[in-house]
Amino acid sequence: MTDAGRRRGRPSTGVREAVLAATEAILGESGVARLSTKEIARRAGVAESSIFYHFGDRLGLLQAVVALHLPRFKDVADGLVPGEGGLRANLVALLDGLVAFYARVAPILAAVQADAELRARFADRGAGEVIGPRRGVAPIAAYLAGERELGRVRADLDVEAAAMVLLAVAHQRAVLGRLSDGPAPGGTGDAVDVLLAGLAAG
Amino acid sequence: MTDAGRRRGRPSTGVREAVLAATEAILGESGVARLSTKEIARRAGVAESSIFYHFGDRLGLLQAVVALHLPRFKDVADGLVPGEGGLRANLVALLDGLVAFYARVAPILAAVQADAELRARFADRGAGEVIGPRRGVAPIAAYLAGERELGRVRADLDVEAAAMVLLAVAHQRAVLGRLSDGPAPGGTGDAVDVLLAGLAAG
DNA sequence: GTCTATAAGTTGATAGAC
DNA sequence: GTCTATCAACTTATAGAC
Repeated sequence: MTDAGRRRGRPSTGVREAVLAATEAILGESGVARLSTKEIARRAGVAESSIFYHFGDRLGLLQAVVALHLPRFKDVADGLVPGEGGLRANLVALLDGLVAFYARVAPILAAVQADAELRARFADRGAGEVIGPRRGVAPIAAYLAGERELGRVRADLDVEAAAMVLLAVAHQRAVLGRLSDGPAPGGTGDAVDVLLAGLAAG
Repeated sequence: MTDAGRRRGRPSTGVREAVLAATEAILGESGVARLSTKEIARRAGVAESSIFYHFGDRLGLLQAVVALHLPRFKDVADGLVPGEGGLRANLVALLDGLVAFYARVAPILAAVQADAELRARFADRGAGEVIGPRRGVAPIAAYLAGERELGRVRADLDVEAAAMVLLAVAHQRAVLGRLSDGPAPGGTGDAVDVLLAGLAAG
């Protein structure tokens, strides 16, 4: 991006993008288990060899797909302003947004879990970032800290731990929805109510 | 099992068991992505064709592995007696046990997510059972209901929803541990503290 | 950058001897 | 029940024309 949005070298003809889109689509429908470069090429309407030209090898392609989704994580808490709106309504909206996000990312997350080679390539720079810590926790914890300062959340709350729990519930609901082809039992509201009031007796 | 623990037909020579164990081992180390009947046979020290004799096809084998793990789910809340021990200590122990359980089951769960054919075979009889509802929720909800009757848990708690949250946290921690080769950030205690006290201000 | 053609290896699965 | 031998189809990846 040195020159007004212009890339270096020859202009792309969209093959790279088509391959990425096709890979993601297959990943969502069928998973990594039977994912082949042949099927990707067929679906993207390109030559199989183009995949290797752009991504080096099969793993490079998968790596590119994962990398494509990492940055999107930071947007999950967007539009949440401490003090604005009801706390419960905010949390329900947040959780619904997180579930939708995880529904898109779950296939990729499953791919990383199910492919040791892919997992190995993401060993150092965290692959775990996609599911929880760092990237996902920070913005949610920041929102909760804001609510804590306003006194709408208990003063001694561990906001990072609370954010982790929210992410856990969202991920669970997304995976369940994928496995059983329908929303998970109970609503997001039920989970939020448990989280708000806690388990312990008054 | 009609005759004093004796099975019908010829006695097994352990090939079936060896194949199942090898499959599970590979699944844990490498995932479904590159799982082949050839490698399974090599690792189990049997002929590849024996796999097809016992399980019909590759999918039948995977199905058998999944089925092997479903029943184990009911033991997760064993040894938990409402009123005995501290509530917090009980929940921490439960959560630790759940994490350990999910750590074993996670590779299989990932396999179901990552293999559309396998997912399809478990569409009707719930595959989602492994991660949350029905099997997993019931015993935990029962324990919480017991504590609720004793007044150690708030009277209006939705015990099913609370059990789901506990399973979600356990699953998250297991997956994170797998992805980053180490325990997830924060302890199980932190999560339990959030769950006990809740988010809302006094 | 994208294609066609092709190579070498691996895949799931079957047949048939013991 | 378990093995060896074998197969056609598919796998990832490369070479070279355009």
